[in-house]
Amino acid sequence: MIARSNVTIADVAREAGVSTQTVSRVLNNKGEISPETRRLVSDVIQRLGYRPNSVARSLVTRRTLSLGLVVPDITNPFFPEIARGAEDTALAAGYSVFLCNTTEQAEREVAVLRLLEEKRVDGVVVCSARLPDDQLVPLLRRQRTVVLVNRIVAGAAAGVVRVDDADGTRQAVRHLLGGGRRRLAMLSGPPASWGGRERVRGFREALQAAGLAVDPELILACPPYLDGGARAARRVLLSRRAVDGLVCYNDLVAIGALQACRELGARVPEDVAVVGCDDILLASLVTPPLSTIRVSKYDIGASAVRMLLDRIAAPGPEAAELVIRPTLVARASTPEPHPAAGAAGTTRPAAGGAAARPSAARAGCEPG
Amino acid sequence: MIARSNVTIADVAREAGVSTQTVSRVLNNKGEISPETRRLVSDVIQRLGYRPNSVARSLVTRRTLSLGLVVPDITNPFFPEIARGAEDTALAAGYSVFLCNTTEQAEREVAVLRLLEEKRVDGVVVCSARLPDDQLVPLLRRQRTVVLVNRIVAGAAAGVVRVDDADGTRQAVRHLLGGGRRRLAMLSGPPASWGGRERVRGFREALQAAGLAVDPELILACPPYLDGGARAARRVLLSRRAVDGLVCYNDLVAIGALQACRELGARVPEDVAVVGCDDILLASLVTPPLSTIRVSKYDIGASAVRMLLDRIAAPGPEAAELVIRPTLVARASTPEPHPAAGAAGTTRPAAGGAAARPSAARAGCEPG
DNA sequence: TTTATCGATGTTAGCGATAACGTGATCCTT
DNA sequence: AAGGATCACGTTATCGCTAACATCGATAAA
Repeated sequence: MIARSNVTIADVAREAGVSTQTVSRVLNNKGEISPETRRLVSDVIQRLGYRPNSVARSLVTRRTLSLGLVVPDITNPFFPEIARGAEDTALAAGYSVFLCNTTEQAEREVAVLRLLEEKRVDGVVVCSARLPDDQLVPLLRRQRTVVLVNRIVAGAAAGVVRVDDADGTRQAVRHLLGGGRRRLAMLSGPPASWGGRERVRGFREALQAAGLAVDPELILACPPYLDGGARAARRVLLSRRAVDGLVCYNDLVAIGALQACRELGARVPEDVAVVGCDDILLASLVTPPLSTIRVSKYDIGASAVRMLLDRIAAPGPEAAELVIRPTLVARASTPEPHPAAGAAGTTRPAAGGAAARPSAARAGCEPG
Repeated sequence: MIARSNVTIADVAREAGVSTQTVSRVLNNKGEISPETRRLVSDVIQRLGYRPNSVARSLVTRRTLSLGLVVPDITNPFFPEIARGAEDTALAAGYSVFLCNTTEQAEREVAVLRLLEEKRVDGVVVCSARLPDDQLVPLLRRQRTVVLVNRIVAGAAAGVVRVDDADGTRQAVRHLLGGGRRRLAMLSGPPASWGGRERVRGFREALQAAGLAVDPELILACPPYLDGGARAARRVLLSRRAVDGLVCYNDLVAIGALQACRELGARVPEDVAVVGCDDILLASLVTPPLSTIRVSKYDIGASAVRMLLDRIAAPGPEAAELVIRPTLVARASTPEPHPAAGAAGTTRPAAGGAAARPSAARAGCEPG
């Protein structure tokens, strides 16, 4: 017969005939305790079904062993793996993670950061913050520790884990140019996205490096979902401008674009080549399989939390930046590059790449 | 210049020249306060940048305004929408949500439930618990409030939100039989999954109702991922038994099966029809688009939290069960049913069904 | 023996909030 | 005008735990 949960440390102490302090010491393996006492106390704890109240503990230790993870939208396939990497790493260190969706709304981004502050979490990982700097920085300053994912702000004293999106997009553009494409458009995602702006920068730079003009009308913002991509792609395809390649903010947008192409009778990749970004599971499974910029999302989450824990442990250096370099994965939605134009670093996997994590759903073989 | 966060209610009280109790009353809009005092205190709070410490508050109120959400694996596309529905509902009521992945490991399921207990969350939503009853029940009894998703246990005093999986599978089987199939196999997912067992039950019942024999060799357990589905499907297809229809534990398994079929040269749906379950985004986008049993995952999460909050507010009735009835969505992976055999309730959408939620990534039009 | 050392425990004082009750004013009642 | 509401606060006592210091017997060093 297991007792209910209202047991306190005082009950245990009374029952064991020792002070609460002694019980506390057994609990936390702190200080010197005689083996007999330890066993005695442990037995009583077991018998009463005592579980320490971490609320009370947090009040005095000033540490909650909780973290916040702020994402725009967990239903966006980019984020679940990040969350998983974050939670695995946190749990291994004894931390729990609050998951907060901002749903791409500034107001809710503010709300959850405030909530996490009141909850006194030991640190926060903020992914793809959409708030402008002047609103974001004050909120971040109030947090105990912060790691930003795919966002840089000045003066926030935050760690940063970011994907080199500009580089990724440059790779994509070079790949398309290498395949003979000359009229590229970009579906650039939410204007408030820092990563989106980086990708636009990479897009521009790569075009200019190749001596090509950048047509601002061919850079279209869109919501980071299927619909957004489909809509934006339709606009591009229906405009007078002939376009033979689409570089997309993420894979969802790219797959939306794929749908728009099919709708409008544009063959992929013959008429229009399409490149996505992130390499979500979906990318390898659609028809045609989507070329994309791959990055290990699990690692992003895991590294971010690891950095956060480091900063919690040693609030020393203000700066810390981890840059993750993405790689292009060429699939059927883009043409083979001309043998001459060597697209360095490009992989064309026989079967989906090996996942970093054991139980991960593998991309598997690509249905063609 | 905004102050740092170490401001306590006592600081505010001192600065405003009132008691901490008065400040507390302003904070919580409780009791009678004169307008002047309220404004005075509010100003000081503003000026000092005071945020109440919810750890201290929780200690005395015995409520943390936190919930736990336990899922097998957030990277499984079935769960992000549930999490989103749960978080939206929780946040609207002022609650935060701890996300916990059990990674299909009993040991970790135990660990996170213990952690949540120590954190003194006000309630827990447990999705697809894999622990056997005798281990699960004691852990649940220790939680303040529990809602189980897709799992039933005796004597746990928990609310239940569940999908009528048996019915869903019956629909799937009837649909396949209506399409003229006679040799059906089932890839039934993890043996520890309650939903999986329900689906097997539905499978058996529907076959028996049609006067067909159930071949136990054609019911294969498998991990709930692409790989698992592919592997199990290969086993079935390579066995001597001729099979013309596959009913799958979930869409990932079904898509894995699709890959196996392609590999082995079995045409879908001509040679083998395939039905998935859950209607994840992926399902409508693969080739051929996957017929599946649809259920609103967002609603599952939202309802579960709503039920949890109800039970927290009124710990009255021991029992509460919400059954969500799924519907078959027929796509190209299954043959049209014969006009005679009316498969009631079946939808064959022109374009993906309307999502319940505004910003949701729509299934969109089916390429094919 | 005396004293210092140390190991094993107990005592006291909060952590930052709210619950519950107490206390003067003020304002009606009758 | 005395008694009783009502209002607008203030006081006190926890909530369950741990930090920091105090204690106390036993062993080792002088």
